Amino acid sequence: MSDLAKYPGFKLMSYIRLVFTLDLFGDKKTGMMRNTLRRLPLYAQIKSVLIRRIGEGEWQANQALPSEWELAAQLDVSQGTVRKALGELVAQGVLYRRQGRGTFVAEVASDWGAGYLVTPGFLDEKPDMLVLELLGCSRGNAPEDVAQTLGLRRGEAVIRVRQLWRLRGMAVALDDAYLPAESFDGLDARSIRQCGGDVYVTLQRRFGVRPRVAVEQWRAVALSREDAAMLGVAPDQPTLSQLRVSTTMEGEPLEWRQRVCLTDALAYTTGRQP
Amino acid sequence: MSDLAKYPGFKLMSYIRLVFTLDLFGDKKTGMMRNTLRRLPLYAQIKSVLIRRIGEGEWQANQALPSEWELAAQLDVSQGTVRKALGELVAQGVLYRRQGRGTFVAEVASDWGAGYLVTPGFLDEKPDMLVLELLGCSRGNAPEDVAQTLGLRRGEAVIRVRQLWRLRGMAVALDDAYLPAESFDGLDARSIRQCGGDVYVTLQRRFGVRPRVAVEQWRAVALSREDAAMLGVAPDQPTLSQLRVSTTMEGEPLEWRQRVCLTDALAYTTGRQP
DNA sequence: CAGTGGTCTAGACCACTCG
DNA sequence: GAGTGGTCTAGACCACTGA
Repeated sequence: MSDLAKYPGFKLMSYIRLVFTLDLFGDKKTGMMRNTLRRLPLYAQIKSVLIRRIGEGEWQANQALPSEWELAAQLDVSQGTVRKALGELVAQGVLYRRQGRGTFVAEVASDWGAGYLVTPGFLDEKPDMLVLELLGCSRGNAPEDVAQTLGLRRGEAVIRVRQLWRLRGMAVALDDAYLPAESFDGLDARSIRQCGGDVYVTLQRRFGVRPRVAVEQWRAVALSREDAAMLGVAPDQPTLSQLRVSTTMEGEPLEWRQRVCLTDALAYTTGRQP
Repeated sequence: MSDLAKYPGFKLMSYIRLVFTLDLFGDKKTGMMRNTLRRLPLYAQIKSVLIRRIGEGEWQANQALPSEWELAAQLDVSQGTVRKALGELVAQGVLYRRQGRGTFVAEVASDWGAGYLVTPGFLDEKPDMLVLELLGCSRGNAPEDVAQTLGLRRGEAVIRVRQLWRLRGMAVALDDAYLPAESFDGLDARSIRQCGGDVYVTLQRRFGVRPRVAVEQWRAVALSREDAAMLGVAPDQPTLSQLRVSTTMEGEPLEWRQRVCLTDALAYTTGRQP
């Protein structure tokens, strides 16, 4: 127990325990909370600590975390409490577990997000790989609706990213994403390109942030002339339009993203992963 | 303990315990499974029993289940195991819990499913109520793709339900649903109309089945002439098309449903419930 | 105040994986 | 065989609800 300090994250944890558990709020051994002020349950505190340590790069994607018992000893809680925290992180897609092997950090989701493109009406089809192409990354001022959604002042600086998705060589979707410039200073075309053109991967690697899709809106629209030209189709073609807002794991707005997707020969499928 | 038999579902449970736990597979007290044949974990068996008892109408919507300790005594397992089963049923939307009050049966989802219709770009808008109108219910033969998805033989008997959704009086969506006729013998226009025109509510009340959305496919299409006439719009209008397949809680295909939804002034929103 | 769900602990044993 | 996650039990105490 005396070598706790050698573990990264110990300081944070001991701070939390000191302030929120031992001194002010109660005695973890019995679960007592002597104060009427709320504190986060232990397992929720552990979730935060693990998310932070993952963000700091302590464990890379597909690397194993310490075992439940090891973590319990590090954090000075019972194995059952660690288990509950890990279980919620698995449910959130941050971790995955393999019986007999260990608990691993999940790959960060790509910009594509959940869902896949298959032939309409076919539900068990294995989807083809999407290829991502970064069209551009620029700084600008937040449009009205973007600013409101991201909680920015009107016209505040944002980073705008444009991307094109190809399936078997054909352009199938066009993305237009906005992020608050203040929070992501080094986010530019070069850094995104180093991460395969993928913003979410870049956010994870460079800023330790794991985006999380909060809301999606679906509409059928007629393509704008520019978008139609970019996708190489007639401008009157009915097109699937998706608006997505992503947040941090803690729920702060992170990204506003508009996608148009050609669905004359494809269907955007959500739910069961094949 | 001796009055276990007065509880509905006892027979099933004792059968399960007899066959799967005590005699063949091990000793629940220690969690041992002496046989290499798999058995379901206790908490999963309890989930099945509870789903069945809910389906049989033992507890109606918004009624409280017995307490965790009461259920544990009934089923002869520990409170923690009951808790795990209840927790998963909450996650699946079958139950909800209120601290200090109890565990309650959730309302069965309506045919509309998840998601709501709001003004495009507005994410926190309170959605207006949708009004459902049953257009018709008829028997017929399964179209090729429906039969394949529902696991029926080609041309096997199906029940077809047509519904119209209105928002502030305006027709906004049109549904076309197919269910296997063999499984739902009394399902007709009259019985559906008794349940407000809602198929899922009817399935719950009359057949004890709680549908569960398994997959959704999204496309933008041009409306067919008939659908356009039904919705009162021009036939070339871009329209959101949704294909949905629902299953039972156990995963057997239940329903194939095609929906067209007008999204020129509305957006189909999924994710965060307001 | 009694009853309910929510959290936390401790200990046991199982099934699975890998060297 | 050692180490991992998965299941199950038992017991304690908390926060919340409603009579």
